[in-house]
Parts: sequence; C-alpha cells; structure tokens
Amino acid sequence: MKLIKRDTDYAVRALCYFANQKKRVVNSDELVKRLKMPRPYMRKILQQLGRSGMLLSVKGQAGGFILSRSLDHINLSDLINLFQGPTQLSDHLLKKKPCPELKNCRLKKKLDRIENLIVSVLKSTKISSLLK
Amino acid sequence: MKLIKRDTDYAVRALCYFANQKKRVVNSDELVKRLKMPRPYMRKILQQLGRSGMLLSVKGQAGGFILSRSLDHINLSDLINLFQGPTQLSDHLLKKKPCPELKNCRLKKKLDRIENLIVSVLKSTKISSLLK
DNA sequence: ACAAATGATACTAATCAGGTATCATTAATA
DNA sequence: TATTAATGATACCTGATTAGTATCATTTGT
Ligand code: FES
Ligand code: FES
Repeated sequence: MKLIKRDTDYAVRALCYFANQKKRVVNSDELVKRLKMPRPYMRKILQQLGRSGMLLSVKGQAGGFILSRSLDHINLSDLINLFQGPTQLSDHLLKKKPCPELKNCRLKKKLDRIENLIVSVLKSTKISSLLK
Repeated sequence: MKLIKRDTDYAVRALCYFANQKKRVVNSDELVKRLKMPRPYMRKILQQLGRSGMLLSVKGQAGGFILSRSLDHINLSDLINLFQGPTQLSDHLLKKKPCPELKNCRLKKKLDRIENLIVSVLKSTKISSLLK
C-alpha cells in the first residue's frame, strides 16, 4: 500500500525544482521537460498548488509559476492533505454506516492516537529537508 | 486517504473478539452476528488469518477458529502486510517506469527514512494493546 | 448418511487513482 | 490591436484496487 500517491510525489519534486530555480518564473512546459511527467497531469497539479497558495501563478505569455513561500513552511502532511485529503488511519465502519458504538469505542480511540503520531511525523518533515 | 483498509480493520476486530473468548472455538457465523459484518467477506478474512498462522482452524461440524498465539505477538504492521501488502511511502516512479536516477536520489532516500519511522510505529503497536 | 463447519477459488460491483481533453481567460509582444 | 503563449476551470475517460459475492469441494461430529 502506498502512503503517498503519484500526484503528491510529483508535487514534491515540482516544488523542489522551483526552489532550485530561486525566484525565476518557471512554466509548466519547462517542468514537464525536466521532470519528464505527463503534461496535463502536471498542469492540474500546478493549478492545485496555485489555488492552495503554495505557488504563485503568473498568467499570460511568459507566465508560469513561482514559489510563494519558503519550503521551510511546507511539510509533507500539507501536501498529503491537499492531494489525498485528510489522513485517516481507519474510518472504523460497518457496512458503510458508522458503527453505532463509535463514540465510545476504545479501539477507535487507540487507532486515532497512532494516527496522530504518524501525522506528526509527516508534519515535522519540511519539504526543504528533501532538497538536494 | 485511509492507511488501514476495511479487511485489516475487520481482522483487528475479529482478533480482539477471539482474544476475549479465551480458548473457545468460535465459528464464522457467531463472529458475523456479533460484529455485524458481511458473512462471505469475513470468511475470506478468517481464511487468510488462518493461512498466515495467526488463527488455527478447526474443520468439520462444530468447527471454527481459535487464536493460535497471544495478541502480544501480533502487531498492526503484521496485519497491514498480510492484507494490504508492504507499506511503501512512495514508489517514486515516472510514467510507470522506475526513475533512472532512483539509485542515488536523495529525495527517495529521505522518504524511505520517514517510511521506516512510520512502520516502526505500526510494528510497536501490539494488537493486545487494542483490547478493551 | 447427513449436517455443519472450513478451504479454495472465481467472479462482480463500486470506488479511486491517474490521466486526457477542451475551452475560456489573461497578458506580453510583434 | 491581432497573435501567441501562457494559466484557469472543468468535464471526461480508463485501469487498478477495494470490497464483497457465489460456488463447490472437503472435513468431521452426530
Ligand atoms: S467496533 Fe464499532 S466503533 Fe469500534
Ligand atoms: S526524482 Fe527520479 S529517483 Fe527521485
């Protein structure tokens, strides 16, 4: 089972590329060529990073994207949340319905604690620490 | 995104039920009634637990399953491995092919370290600690 | 012999991941 | 100001994975 999906993975690599280009505006074509990713998919990812505020987009000819903040301020959990939704260790369902005892289920509570531990590992991993 | 799929989740609950029944042989009908899970699905899960050696199956009339070892000796990572395959933070692919620089990619190395951390959290969580 | 259990395995349905395609909008530039 | 080269928004498609079913053979207590 994968914890990080393709889009999150690509996003990490893209952000690292931006960081290495300093404040230069980089367009999606360049990224796609350098990182060898499928163009429309990468575009979608960049748009999401833009909407989320991690990238700043420059429209029109000669446009592209720039990092809008230091990678010190973005962590793995942020990206996972953006692309994969909130990390849930277990939803603890029964036949698609929430289990009736959910409120006071000790098992669920325990699993939630473990989940918090894992999320805190992901939160403490700044993207800047992944740079070359 | 869920880290624990339905089958793993059900398996945990089933194992806990067995543990509370001590050394009694419990059949799948009883489990299904108590835990309110879909019968054929639960049967499949029990069979997998049987094959893996965590449960001991008793065939024939009046048959069923018993725990074959203490829940102290089964951890969350074991179950995740059994039902969901090995935990991989990221496969770090490019268009379905392994990225050529994979061998000496610092990003991949970093992600692997984080993965080990998470797996060690899961490994250190004994199923016995999830009992009521 | 029969009933009541598991074993093995093939099949199906629903959901999600990964990606495409299209058209509108924006802005530099010739 | 018309063209061109970029992004914005969004709908669609396809394959893989998850979740669950169905069937039949085998084992064993009564
Ligand atoms: S088993 Fe029902 S909420 Fe945990
Ligand atoms: S980016 Fe290619 S192996 Fe990491």
